[in-house]
Amino acid sequence: MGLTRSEIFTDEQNQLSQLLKAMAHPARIAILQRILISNTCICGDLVEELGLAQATISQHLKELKTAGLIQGTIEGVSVCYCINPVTWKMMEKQLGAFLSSYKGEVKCC
Amino acid sequence: MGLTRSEIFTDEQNQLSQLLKAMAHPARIAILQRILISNTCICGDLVEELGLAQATISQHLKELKTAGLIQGTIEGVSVCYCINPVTWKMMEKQLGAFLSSYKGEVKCC
DNA sequence: TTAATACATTGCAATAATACGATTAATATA
DNA sequence: TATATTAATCGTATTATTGCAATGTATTAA
Repeated sequence: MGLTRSEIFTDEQNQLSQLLKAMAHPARIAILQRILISNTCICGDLVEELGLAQATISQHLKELKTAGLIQGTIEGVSVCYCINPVTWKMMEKQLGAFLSSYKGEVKCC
Repeated sequence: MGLTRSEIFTDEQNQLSQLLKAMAHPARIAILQRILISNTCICGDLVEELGLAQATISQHLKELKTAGLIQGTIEGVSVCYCINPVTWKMMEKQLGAFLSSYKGEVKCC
């Protein structure tokens, strides 16, 4: 109780839900948007820009990284983050298929 | 502390994160998939099919309904659920724009 | 070497989410 | 009316998430 019963779902369902969960926070969406706009990378500008404590930003970055959505490399003193192309494209494909499987309203409910 | 600081994010970021959160659970993905496949509606078959308790399924349905992803109408003794076309299409558009804003790897990290 | 900078980690407190048994509410049928 | 059926709700235990101050770690600059 209180623990998601992953074992009764398919790998695909578990995987997709984890990717969604990684994105399901306004701060993490903001971080991703910032990375997407800058195209190249970013660092700790997020702390100033988002208005959250440094520890909190670092935690969100870690979650995005753990989910495989972003990757980061040390760049001197700072750390550079950017989108992980592989995971991103996979998610784009998987989510696209899921969302587009809805074929309009067929007179229901 | 322990409470998401929604006030520092944009309405769009908050809205998108809430839709994602509503989908970010394998059971709710399974429920949505089931509705998408059946196209028409469903009822409490989910309890048998998913292997979760009736109370749990009902709770997940409520979350999906609160998020606006599905809608339900009473059909005699049972309740019929189906996709909410308006929210679904809005999310499809908003998420699509978000995901496709990534323009391939530009030599980074 | 020392100090400063940039992040990551840890530890803690508050809140949210997950799951389910038990109960309730509403409708349909005998 | 009495009973079965279906689903929502309540109560509760357990686990996860969010946020931040404090601390740790590694790299750069003086």
